[in-house]
Amino acid sequence: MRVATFNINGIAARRQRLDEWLEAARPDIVCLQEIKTAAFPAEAYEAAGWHVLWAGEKGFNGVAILARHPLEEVARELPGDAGDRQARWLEAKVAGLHVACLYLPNGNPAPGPRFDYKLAFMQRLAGRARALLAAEIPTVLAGDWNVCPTDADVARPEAMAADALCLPQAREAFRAIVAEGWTEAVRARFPHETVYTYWDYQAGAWAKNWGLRIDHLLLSPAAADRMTDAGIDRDVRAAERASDHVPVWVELSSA
DNA sequence: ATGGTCGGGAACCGA
Repeated sequence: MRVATFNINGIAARRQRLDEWLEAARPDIVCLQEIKTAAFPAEAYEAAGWHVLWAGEKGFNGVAILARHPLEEVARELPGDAGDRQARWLEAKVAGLHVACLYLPNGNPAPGPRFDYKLAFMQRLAGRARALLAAEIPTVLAGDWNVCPTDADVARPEAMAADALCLPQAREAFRAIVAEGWTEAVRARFPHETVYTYWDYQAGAWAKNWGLRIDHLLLSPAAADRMTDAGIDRDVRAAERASDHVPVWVELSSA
């Protein structure tokens, strides 16, 4: 069972690239971020054999889960702030797995209200993650975390030191969540290699390999026990009209 | 060199 996360940066603009990747990579469950629409083409994906759960808003944010097996919706909002209307969270049960699809706030500029919102969101996420661990169900937290965990995960740490993706408070909040008992799949698979999941559109970042690792899959112990492989589909970034993120995936053996 | 380039959606904001 292959579970992937892919920030597509707009479903309207990315439809062809996404469909090509789905055909080539054949994931079983896909968590999408930044669909950037209040009208996700769920019917088209259902016609292609996918089960679809999505939450969107016009122009910004938005998340979706595509699954080859039936999806049972668990949640469309991250608990802890009833006033938060941003479409950044989905949870579903799929084929015995509990999957959360998240689009964590970017947080720039920092300091400021956007960074405060990011940290508050991470505190809410920490609480939900703790509850999911306590349930002892195989669980995957998949998404664009907008956190670069260490300086080994950024090509130009000095240039990014004051960025909300790299600031100590964001890194510490991420570390604290992982430390509760999650396995960070890509870093477990590549303990020492330099691997990125995002390259900015600006300044020729892709050509210079000025990347960041900000898309993560966190596995609960029961899910981590089943991990046989993980990877980053880096070549996706080289296509015309590519997203600035690439798909990241984990392979889990059958239960 | 405080820039650069995308997506969404129709002037700028967000990333």
